[in-house]
Amino acid sequence: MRIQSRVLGAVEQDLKKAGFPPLAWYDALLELSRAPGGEMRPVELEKQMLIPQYSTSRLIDRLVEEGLAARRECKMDKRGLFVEITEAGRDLQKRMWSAYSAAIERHVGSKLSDADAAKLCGLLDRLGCSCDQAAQMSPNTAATR
Amino acid sequence: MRIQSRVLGAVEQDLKKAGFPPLAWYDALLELSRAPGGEMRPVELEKQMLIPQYSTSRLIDRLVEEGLAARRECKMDKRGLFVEITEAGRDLQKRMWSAYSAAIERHVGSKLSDADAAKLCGLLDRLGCSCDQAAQMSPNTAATR
DNA sequence: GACTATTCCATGCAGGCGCATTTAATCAAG
DNA sequence: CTTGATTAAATGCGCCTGCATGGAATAGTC
Repeated sequence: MRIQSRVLGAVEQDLKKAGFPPLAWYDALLELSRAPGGEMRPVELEKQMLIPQYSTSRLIDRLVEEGLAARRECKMDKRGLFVEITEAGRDLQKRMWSAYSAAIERHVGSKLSDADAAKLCGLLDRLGCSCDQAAQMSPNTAATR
Repeated sequence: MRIQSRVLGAVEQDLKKAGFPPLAWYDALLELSRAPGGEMRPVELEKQMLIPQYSTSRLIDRLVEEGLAARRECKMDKRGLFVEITEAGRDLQKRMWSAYSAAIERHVGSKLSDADAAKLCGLLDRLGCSCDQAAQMSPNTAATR
């Protein structure tokens, strides 16, 4: 817990000092930029990022507010919508990656050999294994399933 | 990051379902209960728990509000004060431990042998090593040193 | 076709955090 | 003793989160 908090904090600080928004924005922009057509449903995004539903909704709010993404109507299912990344969004994602990758290298890569990193992954994966799947999702969604 | 979030989330959920307050309260109560006389200065608590200064101040607020701790005057240094754990505080700490230890065993202990746990610790420690010390502290404190 | 259940997304509210600043006491010089 | 710097703790403000709920569209049932 201690180490995770330190490393994540350090990386976020690096990004902030470089004048970039929080990591969550990067994660979302990356997912969107990889999606076919640069657009996806909020539900998809939610599943990819493992964050609760309302959190997705508000993250999209902020991205739209900054002109990094746009909400588009979904004709197949009028409850839903599409989120589409804009050019500005793609651009920011790329620029953030340079700072982000440097931070990762600085705070993680440079401290562990590839073999050690693999060992670490292996050990951590065992912890995640049978963690009941509902627990890390939206409590909302989890409760109703 | 993913695993840490899951495991911590699962443990916190277990505590919450058992009707207990957040983990941070337990950490604070444990520190206090171990301190000589059951009391310590906020600054000490801050260092032990690796959380920022204002966060300590507010955590103490909540503990006091619930009657788990009390603020006592500090005669040597009138800027400061002592936080003293109450009987109710000691009691809660003990009751929480039963739920907390069970959660740890369930989500961590049962999934890793002692040897594996030791390996994991070793690998993680290397990540925390030369992480610049100021970064994980209060930005306030960090900036002025 | 009417009714209920379910899914998708948004939002009001309360609480917590980070940041900056404030207040008050101590320390360090001259 | 006075002045300025430093340290301890608290707090106002804005943002983010979690929880619960709301409204709108769809799917399933008889």
